[in-house]
Amino acid sequence: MNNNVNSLYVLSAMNRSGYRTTTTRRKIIDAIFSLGNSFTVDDLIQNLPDLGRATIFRNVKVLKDLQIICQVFLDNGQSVYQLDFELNLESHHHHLICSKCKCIQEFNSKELESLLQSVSEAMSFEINTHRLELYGHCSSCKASEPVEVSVSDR
Amino acid sequence: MNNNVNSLYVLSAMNRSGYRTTTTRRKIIDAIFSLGNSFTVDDLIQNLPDLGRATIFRNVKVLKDLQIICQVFLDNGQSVYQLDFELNLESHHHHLICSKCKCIQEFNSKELESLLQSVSEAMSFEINTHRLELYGHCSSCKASEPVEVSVSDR
DNA sequence: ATTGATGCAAAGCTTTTGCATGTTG
DNA sequence: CAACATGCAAAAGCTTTGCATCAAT
Repeated sequence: MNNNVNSLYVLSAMNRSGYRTTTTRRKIIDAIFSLGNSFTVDDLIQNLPDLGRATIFRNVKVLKDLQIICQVFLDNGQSVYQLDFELNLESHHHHLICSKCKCIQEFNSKELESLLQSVSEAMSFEINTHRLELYGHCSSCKASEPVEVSVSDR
Repeated sequence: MNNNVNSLYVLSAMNRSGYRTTTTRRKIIDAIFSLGNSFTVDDLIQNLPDLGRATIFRNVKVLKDLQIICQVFLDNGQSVYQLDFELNLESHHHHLICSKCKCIQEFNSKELESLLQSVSEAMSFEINTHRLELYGHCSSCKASEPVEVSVSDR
């Protein structure tokens, strides 16, 4: 893996935006890369026990502001973050979120965008942004699907 | 307005699911109708100062479980609730959320659903559910739009 | 009467803030 | 050395829980 290179890239991007390059930031960014596809702030806190929580929160906020990571909301409202510059440096996109392994795939679709545009025009609504999240099972989890068991709660 | 009738309808739906009909519930449901299009738990707390917060949280949860209200996530991750049975007793739908007046319109589209289906098939992803939220300005807020001012923060 | 519902206060979580100290440029 | 970053602890929100009391069936 060339996560080292990636970390350096992120650090320099932050630097260009006026943020200093610190060991702590390096550790946080390394951790984000090592966590792979998606992560929560708590993942970072767990993986970086020697850093203060406040620092982690502050840096996650910076990374989000710089659009280096993006925030994705899970089905239950919980939010996870994801590196936003691997697949798309500039482009708008959506997420396919696996409810089982929590992996996140991205996609975008011109068709979709124009469809949304026409829907909103029909309702004379002016879209600024939108968020679309698909929840389900990714290909590998789908393959290892056990027999369905239904549990009623309450 | 026939919100009275609506409240009674909700109460009886709850009753059918085994929840007792209480004055407190009646007050909460009335408040939801009077708040109109969408509301937060805090709106309810503000509007019902004589009820305990815990009770309000518990009942919102019940209403959500019974799918009488649905939870919508705003741009910033904050969640608001909305009556889910006015426009659609059964049908899946999406939201157009006005960032200015916070009103929420609903829509659905067969085209959209089939488009999503084909996207996910292309990525061999199995969709269970999805959430789509459009943020922008509704027709009335769009009309009263002031001249644009850009403010940089940070 | 029995079981569910409520209110209060306390506890839990997650995130933010103030401030003294350490580091970077 | 000036400005920024960090760590700690405290504070701030928001939501849940335990428990005694109250109300509905």
